[in-house]
Amino acid sequence: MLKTHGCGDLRAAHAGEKVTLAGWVHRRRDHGGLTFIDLRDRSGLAQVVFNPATSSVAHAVGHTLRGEWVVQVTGEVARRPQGTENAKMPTGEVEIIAGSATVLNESKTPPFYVNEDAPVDEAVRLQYRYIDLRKERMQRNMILRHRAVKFMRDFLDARGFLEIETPILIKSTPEGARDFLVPSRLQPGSFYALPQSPQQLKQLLMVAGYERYFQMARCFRDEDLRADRQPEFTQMDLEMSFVEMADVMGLVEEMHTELVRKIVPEKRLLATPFPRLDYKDAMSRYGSDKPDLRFGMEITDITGLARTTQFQVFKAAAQSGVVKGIVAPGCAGYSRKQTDELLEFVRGKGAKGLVTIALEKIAGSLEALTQEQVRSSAGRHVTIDEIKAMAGRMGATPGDLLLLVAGPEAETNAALGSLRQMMGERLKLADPSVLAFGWVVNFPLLEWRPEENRWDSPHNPFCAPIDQDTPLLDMDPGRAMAKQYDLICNGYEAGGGSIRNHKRAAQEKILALMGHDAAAREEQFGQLLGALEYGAPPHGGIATGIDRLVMLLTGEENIRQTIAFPKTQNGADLLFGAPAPVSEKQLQELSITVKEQQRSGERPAGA
RNA sequence: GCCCCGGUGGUGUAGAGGCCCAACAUGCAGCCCUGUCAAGGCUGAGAUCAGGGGUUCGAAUCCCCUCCGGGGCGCCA
Repeated sequence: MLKTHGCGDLRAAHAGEKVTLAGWVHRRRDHGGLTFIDLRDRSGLAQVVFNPATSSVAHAVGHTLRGEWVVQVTGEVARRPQGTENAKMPTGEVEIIAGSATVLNESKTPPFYVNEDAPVDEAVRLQYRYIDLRKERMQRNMILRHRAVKFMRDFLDARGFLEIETPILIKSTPEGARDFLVPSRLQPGSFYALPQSPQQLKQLLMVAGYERYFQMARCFRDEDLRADRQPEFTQMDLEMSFVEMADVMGLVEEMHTELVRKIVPEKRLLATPFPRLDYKDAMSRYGSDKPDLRFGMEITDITGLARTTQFQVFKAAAQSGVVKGIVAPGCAGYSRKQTDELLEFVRGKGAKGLVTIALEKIAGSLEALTQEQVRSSAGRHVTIDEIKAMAGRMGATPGDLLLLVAGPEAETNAALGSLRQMMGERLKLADPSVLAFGWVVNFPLLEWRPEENRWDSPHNPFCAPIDQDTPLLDMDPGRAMAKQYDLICNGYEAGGGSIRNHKRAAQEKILALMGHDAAAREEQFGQLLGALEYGAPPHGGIATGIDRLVMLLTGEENIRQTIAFPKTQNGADLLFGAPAPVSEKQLQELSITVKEQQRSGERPAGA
């Protein structure tokens, strides 16, 4: 080893020891005579002192050092002179008196600062990811990610789970996301697909009798990216035999509770056991199937009150849809510009419009408000008494701003849900130090797709209906509830799972409702259906998103901050330059011809 | 496919039709400096203002197109 200690590990107790450190020059403070270097390695920072009186040779080397150069330093650990200790550094009580120093490698001036957490253009960061990853914040995220994953592995291992790998080259399946395809050389014209998740494989492992499986599974979905979505991502995927919903949920809840307490003790869990919401309630009260439970600001239905107003927008919506709203506490003073921004926001989320009613801050209660003390974007079409009734129903007080949306129920819920989340964060109602885990349950097993004239599964087609709803599949499939559970946290879907159909007939019935005829069922799901005929045990499981979980644990706003080598919104890897054209020879071996004008980087003629 | 925001020395910003062959901070280079820790002081180099086209006597600035990065809609069983 070229070093005896980690820079960040040195303490007063090491004083007097001769140590050898190796790392990167984080900062230099060259006084001409005395020269200080903050030396950095993964463990942290240590101050190295080059004193010409101690070693003129080492001092000469120290003088030449520049940022990000790689150096090896040997010297004695010493307590810093009285009054020069640095309380801000973990190693601030000591310093290394350099006896010798060797430059292991020089560095060009880096394209951005490693030693400060300043914003840098994302493209530059990704192009030089190996430098970006040197930053303290990124290293902290990667280390925390490792610890979280390690915790999960140990947790599951202690409970009898086996980590079993499943193939990355599998078969393309219909349904769901777009597959990434890999052409077969040995079978020209045929393709593998990368797994969207190991769903069917883990069910086959249950049929195979492994009883408790898990995997830190790479998953691939060729869909557009978002702040919390990458085309390749990692799931903690598990499956168990002979379990019911409560068994899987209890295990996962215990895992996350202990994980938070051990890995991020500075964070507070909102509630344990995790609160449970019905899907229907989540949608109507929070406008989301993954509500942020850190704050209230619930959505109130005022359709009944809106119906009797003279405001046409409300009257019309009350006929065919709903009128609902949220209360933005203390926001009555919002300017026209600010309310216009909110209008634009909800329009972007699918609402037709937004009615704002500002209740002026007065000494008295709601009842004391006069017509002059309310400002409504609906003008005087809604009377002061009607406004008071609405405000009362919504739990508003003078000084608050009512935000109302009218329209079809689903769109209205969705728009208000997004508005609630945005306002909750803007008004600092969502405490960043809190992790509000919860479960959403009682999902419908199937939902009707009128445009395709068939049923579809909101989650995955392998989910079983709850026992007493099984007969409904023959009578009224839309009313059947699923043995499905989604783990939510702070407005994100942290994971989802279900108890599966373990009998072929039950699974086929659902696939049939979803519009797959016998031939299609065999072609697309034959491997699983066949397995269910050979003693498949009752089983169920869950998968949780590791990238997102780490994002929540670290308080980051996107998952690129939790992935060592992420892709851009265009799906590009700026470091390697992927995707990229390949050689004609490679294409030939794969029996692939690329349409000339569609090669990336080239424009169609005439454009 | 669509909507929104952005692209100016290495990095982060300023700039709003002539004051700009572009300013500030930091970084970089050189010199001075023995207790600093965002060290300090002095000097200096560094930008075809993302690319292309247009409007104008005149464009970093206005318009159009393209590319790139970000946020979102659709999409994501």
